[in-house]
Amino acid sequence: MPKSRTDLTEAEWTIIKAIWEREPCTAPDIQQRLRRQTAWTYSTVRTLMDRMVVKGLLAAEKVRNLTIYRSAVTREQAQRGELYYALKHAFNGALTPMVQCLLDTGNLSANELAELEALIKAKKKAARNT
Amino acid sequence: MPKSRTDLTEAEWTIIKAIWEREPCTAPDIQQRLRRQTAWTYSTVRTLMDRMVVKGLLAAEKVRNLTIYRSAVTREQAQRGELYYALKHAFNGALTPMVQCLLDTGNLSANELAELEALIKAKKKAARNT
DNA sequence: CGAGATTCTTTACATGTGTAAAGAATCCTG
DNA sequence: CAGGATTCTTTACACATGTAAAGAATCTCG
Repeated sequence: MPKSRTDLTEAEWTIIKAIWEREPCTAPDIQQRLRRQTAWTYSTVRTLMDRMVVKGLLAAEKVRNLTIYRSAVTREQAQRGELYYALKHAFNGALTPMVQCLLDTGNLSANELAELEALIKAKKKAARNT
Repeated sequence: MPKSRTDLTEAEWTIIKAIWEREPCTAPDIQQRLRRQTAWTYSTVRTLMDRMVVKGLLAAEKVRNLTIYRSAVTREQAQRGELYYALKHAFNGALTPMVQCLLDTGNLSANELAELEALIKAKKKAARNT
């Protein structure tokens, strides 16, 4: 069960994705890794990360003069949060229209469609055994 | 094809949904309609709406001392925007995992599942005739 | 026409978000 | 130990967002 309203800004997504890739880590560390993508300075990255700690998105721990960070929400939680947001606001909580929009939007390959079909089949089976 | 990055904040969603329900309309009008939901004052509603005009989310037209508003993006465009945001940030653009998360998240009824299946079937057929 | 009602305009302020400079602290290595 | 390298802390600033008060303009009805 998801617990909390996990809502990330664009910058926060960038940061936390880098962290998920390899954690724990430090701020200079993340700054390095994002250098290409974002050109953010250390200060920027650090500020973002500290704010994310306050929000409970990251956890920080101090070791000597190093601050070690790790994620405090899983990718799944964050994804769910984003999805809920869209679901709630854009679709008034209605799942089917949301999936419909998704289907209309993306250019799905036959493969992907098959995959989705399989997902639904699986879900149906799971539901039956409840 | 969708045109622009249409991204609405929470307050903006509230406003535009009210507008879609009945437009064109005025700011006092919307304020009235939202009174129950939000308790926003006229000033608040008006400010929000004017900012939305600047962003191109609404269109305003002046008639005497009345300002008439109407939506400048369709519900579909806005929905797509929201979905893209989630898709891009939370799922790195990968549709299938997104749908998967959706399925895991919502408590879909058998009916809804069937509906989704039908959607996909339709989509497959459409794809075939392309 | 005049006065209450309606609507608009201007201005404001707190908090959030993106971005970062400057200087302080600490570390490591010769 | 000293000095360059690394990391941290403090402070800042512009723009976005949520929220609204106060006063000006306009309208409408008796």
